[in-house]
Amino acid sequence: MTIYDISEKAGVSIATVSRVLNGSDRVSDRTRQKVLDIIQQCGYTPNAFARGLGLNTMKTIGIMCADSSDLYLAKAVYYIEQELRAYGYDSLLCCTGYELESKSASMDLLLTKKVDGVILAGSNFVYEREPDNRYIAEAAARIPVMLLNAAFDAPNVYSVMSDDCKSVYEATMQMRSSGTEDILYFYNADSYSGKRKLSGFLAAMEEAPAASGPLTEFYHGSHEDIHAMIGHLKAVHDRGVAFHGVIAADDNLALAAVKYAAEMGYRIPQEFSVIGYNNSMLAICCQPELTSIDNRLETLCQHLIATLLGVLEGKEMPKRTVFSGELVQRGTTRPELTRTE
Amino acid sequence: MTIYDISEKAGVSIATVSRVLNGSDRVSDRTRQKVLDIIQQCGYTPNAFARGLGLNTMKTIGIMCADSSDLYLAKAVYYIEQELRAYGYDSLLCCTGYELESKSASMDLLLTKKVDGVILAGSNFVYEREPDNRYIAEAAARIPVMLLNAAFDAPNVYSVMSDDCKSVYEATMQMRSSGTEDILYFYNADSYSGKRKLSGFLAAMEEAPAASGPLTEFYHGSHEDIHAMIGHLKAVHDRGVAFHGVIAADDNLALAAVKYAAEMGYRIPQEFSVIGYNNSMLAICCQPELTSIDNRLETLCQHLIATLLGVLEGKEMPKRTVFSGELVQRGTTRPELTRTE
DNA sequence: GTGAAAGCGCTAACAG
DNA sequence: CTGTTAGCGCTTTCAC
Repeated sequence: MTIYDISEKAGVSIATVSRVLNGSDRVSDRTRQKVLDIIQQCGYTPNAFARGLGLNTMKTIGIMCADSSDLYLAKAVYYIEQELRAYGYDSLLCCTGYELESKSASMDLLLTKKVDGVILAGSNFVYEREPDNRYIAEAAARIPVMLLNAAFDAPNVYSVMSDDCKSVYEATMQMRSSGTEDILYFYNADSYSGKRKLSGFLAAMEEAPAASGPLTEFYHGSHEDIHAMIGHLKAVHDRGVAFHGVIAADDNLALAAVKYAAEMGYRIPQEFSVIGYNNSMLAICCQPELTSIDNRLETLCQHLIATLLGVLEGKEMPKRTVFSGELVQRGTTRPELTRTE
Repeated sequence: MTIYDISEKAGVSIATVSRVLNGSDRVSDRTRQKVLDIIQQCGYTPNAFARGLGLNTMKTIGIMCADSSDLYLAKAVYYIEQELRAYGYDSLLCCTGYELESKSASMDLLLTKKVDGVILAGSNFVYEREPDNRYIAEAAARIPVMLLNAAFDAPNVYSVMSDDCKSVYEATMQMRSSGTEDILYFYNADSYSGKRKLSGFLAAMEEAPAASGPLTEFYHGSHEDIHAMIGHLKAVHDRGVAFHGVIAADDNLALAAVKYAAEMGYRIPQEFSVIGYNNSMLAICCQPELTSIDNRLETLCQHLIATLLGVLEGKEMPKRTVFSGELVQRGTTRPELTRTE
């Protein structure tokens, strides 16, 4: 069933059918209705490939993420997909893994498929070494590239993110002012946002610095291996490092810290405090429930799509947008001490 | 940059360029190399839309799932995407929500986009009332439809699933033989697989039935609202129903049961047992760690894709494949009592 | 308001 | 081995 069949049955030319299909107003109501009826009764749908070939777009956006089964990225993908669909765009999902090589290859694939734009969900796509980001700049030479929770300055690249640095800074300050000074920063990524979070922690620890320097630990195992994370913290403890608070770069790490504290016999939050990041479902699954930083993922995603659509329409859009996070207080932190001087 | 430009620069016809592009062996090595060089140096990529129009396929599979941010579905989507990509297929993701209306609409959308096949991830796509499944049968009239964890018998519809009934039956039997008889089955979906799980529970409770009938509770709130689930269990308790074991239809519900038990002051597993379903990350996040049924999602997904690819190649494939689940023992259940008669 | 016709870029049958 | 050519189904000028 093609546009020709319809035009024939309706006794009009294919141009007219095309016009009603595309809602042109240069068609008489009578003709339009006739064509519409035929289309309806034949159950005809235009061939998307032919349309794509002519218009040079199939209204499809590529979504790249390292691992869509990651709790946080899964949420991001979901919000992005929903938002895109609301505006008539489809989502081509591409789970790239964490290696540069495969990210670059995935990008090429998406370009080959002629998506209208590409979204890199997660800060792991931006590297420290400039040449490692070339795949982004090159893609941006052809289609707009949107970065979620990362920043990279290049033409046609747009970044939307949460102010991770400030969020962690504030979280750290609050933990300190609740009486915990020996805080361990526990993280697992030195990505763009990973670095920002760390710097927030360090900045907070430098205000009236304690005798010993700030404590930081990098965990480099699987994102889901809670046992390995607990083991890591135990090893730190066994090394003789004392800490009674953990600020974690994500809720998984934080949950591991809570389990670690429980195993060590600390009472939470009286003797041990924990703050996570992402305010994911894990925060509520945790026992006691986790205090966590909410980075307003849904808002970020909505804004990201709005920006992308603007760019696609040829509008001038902000290259970088930053939202503030919010500390959601739950059971793993104490209230701040009110100072009496 | 088109195939014409390349053919011109290489001094050959477009047919020849097309041949080297598609790896035909009816090209002399010299010509092939020359063309390849030009292609390389021009950075030419074939236009996927034109290709799609000619071949009537863009090697794309639609993945429908109610909510890709759901822990379990996210994993499924991930495995499916990885597997598809390995075979050169792209994934068009479509989060449909849980209403029939929108599922049907999403299906139409994917058909319009001319995907080569569609995968329905999750048992919620198959309804009890036959007419509600018409959207599946109609889609299957045009492209193969794959069901993950559901079954529906119609031409060109293929089902791959876990034997939920047996898994729950065995889990229930094991909990009973560990000494807990007042078991509550806690579930939140009366989908195909939901029903199968329930029937497994009921079957197990009918073997040497207890005085009071089997306990079942349907929770109809959000998948992520642990508090509401706990509240539900408390309400059951307050109603005067006594239960010291919970078998849950997913790990979220099970985790809520563990929290409920903790709040009620039961010692786990001595006085209260819990078994979850999916063996998701939550099982390890839980305190104590959750005994859970693993339904081998990765295996299911691999098999699903293998079947789909077979169908696309025109091979005869099994309409229904069933795998066995496995009970993963952790901290919320006691070992079975060894019987001494 | 409507129709004719020229692409869009590629594949594949056919001819040489 | 290589070239010619006819589609694939739709959009969009340009006439009328």
